[in-house]
Amino acid sequence: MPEGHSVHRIARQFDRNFVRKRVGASSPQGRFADGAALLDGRTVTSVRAVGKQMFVEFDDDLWLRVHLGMYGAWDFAGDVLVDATIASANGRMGQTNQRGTVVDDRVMDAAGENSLSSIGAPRRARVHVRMSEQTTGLGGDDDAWPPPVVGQVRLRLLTDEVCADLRGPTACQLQTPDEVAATIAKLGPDPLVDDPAEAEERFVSVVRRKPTAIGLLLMDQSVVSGIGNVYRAEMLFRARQNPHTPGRDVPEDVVRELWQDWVRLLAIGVETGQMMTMDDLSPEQWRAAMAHRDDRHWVYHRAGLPCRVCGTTVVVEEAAGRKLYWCPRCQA
DNA sequence: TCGAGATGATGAG
DNA sequence: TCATCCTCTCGAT
Repeated sequence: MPEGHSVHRIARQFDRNFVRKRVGASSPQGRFADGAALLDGRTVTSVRAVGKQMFVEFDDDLWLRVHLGMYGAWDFAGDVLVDATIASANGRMGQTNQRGTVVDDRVMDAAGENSLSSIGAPRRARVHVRMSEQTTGLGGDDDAWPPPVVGQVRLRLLTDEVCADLRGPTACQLQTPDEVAATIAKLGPDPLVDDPAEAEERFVSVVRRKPTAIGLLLMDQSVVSGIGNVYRAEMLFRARQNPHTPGRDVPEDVVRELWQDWVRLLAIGVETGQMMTMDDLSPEQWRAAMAHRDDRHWVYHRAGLPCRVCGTTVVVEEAAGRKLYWCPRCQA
């Protein structure tokens, strides 16, 4: 279920915890046994995220491509080095290189009871694993290392300190550098990867050529990378744009506005780990939004509820097999 | 205990 | 357009 922001955050986690480390690789579930055997004992040399895909480079030009799809998630456990921006976004930890934990994409109190860190599809922390002495003082004989395997783990990557478990990905495969390049070449621009000005022009020119509805184009990863169903609905509402308008009929300034909004929302998403799409929330509203997933959005997941702006009932319809939420009045 | 549903993508027809 | 794959959570029973 993760959209682009999650994948960039996962890449950061990998960058901090796995790059330049020799890893043990296994496939407890068995479905990636051959691939894991090839990765086992190699050193991670780099990580990059493009849209919803993540590429991990190992020595000898071997790459791992992972796409989480709707259900996939990475669970980090152990003595996890947390990105400073991830930590400070939550306000509980502020130093760089701090070790702590992330649960359901939120930084938990370092002395929290669970040290499972999950980014991707929402997950509840399920197991207790080793925690570092400096964060808990609880390190003892009870802490199993490596952590026990729970559920269907496609791929486990393990260093002396950190364990990353991959579950339910749509894609998990090894690639050559040429294959990685070919995969990336098929993807539309990603604001965090491509040159900003060029990326905007590329997006605008593609959208304004297409007869396809703008609501579908935003979900097309060859048009723009990283947008999923939540951001799609929210961006169209923020632009007061009817999702059914063909791309070529959407005024150029609106198309540019959509791109610039995506740049903003992606940056917020990567920093906070939340798909926060409502501007100017009061501290009280912010807390409510954090507590209740459905309070975070203008229209997403609000079918049958009154539009926050005009009071008209928000509608939901199927568009290319996905649910599309929008306000028929604001987005007329 | 069961089944629906979920922030995706792909391949066949 | 439809079926299929992937895994887990939550609400209904």
